[in-house]
Amino acid sequence: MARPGLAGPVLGVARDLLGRVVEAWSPEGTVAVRLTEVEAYGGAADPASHAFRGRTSRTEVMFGPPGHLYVYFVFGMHWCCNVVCGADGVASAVLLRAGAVVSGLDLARHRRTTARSDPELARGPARLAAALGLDGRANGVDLCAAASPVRLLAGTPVPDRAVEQGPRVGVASAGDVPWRFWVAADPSVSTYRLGGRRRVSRATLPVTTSRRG
DNA sequence: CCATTGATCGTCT
DNA sequence: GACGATCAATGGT
Repeated sequence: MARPGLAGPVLGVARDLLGRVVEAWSPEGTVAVRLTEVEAYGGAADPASHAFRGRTSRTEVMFGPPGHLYVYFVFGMHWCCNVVCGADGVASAVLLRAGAVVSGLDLARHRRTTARSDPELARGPARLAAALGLDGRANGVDLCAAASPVRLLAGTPVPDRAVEQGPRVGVASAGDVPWRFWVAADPSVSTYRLGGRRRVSRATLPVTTSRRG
């Protein structure tokens, strides 16, 4: 089966995931999210990647074929989702950081009762996973199979002029690498906590700077 | 608006 | 035994 745009280098895959739609089915209903913020991990030698220290049971999916979902557990309470990309045997993935709910709004609101506005429903990787109803059970799911409970749809491409790029959020190492991509001025993008625990100097902030137009 | 902190557990050392 | 690819609540400016 074809895996459009998922087998190449991780940076290109990440950028092109913006505007695409992740649709998750469950007995409760279906929620779909249009991706507005992503981060690339892995590739050549990325110390921030879970796969950096080699193959373990957790990172097994990252080493597998592209187009599958890598779901991991963080901070004792949250789940986060990645799209595995690159060739089989190359461990790279794109973290899904934020999106706009485009279908199943009522169900997403039900799952995210603390959200004060709709753009907040999937603003942040753990929130996005929660809005879609995804947890460890979705780890390894094939996103390109018609019968999968989680699928990656074509969506609408985002033109270059609307894409901004900057450092990844919350990574302890390689925090200066601009491998985070987001849709400019989109309210669902998690603009807070830029740089995470470590302070990031202003010089390394967005490569394209047009936050306020 | 911004900064700080507690919650809570799988994974790896 | 330490540490997170985080979130939400709290309190300050």
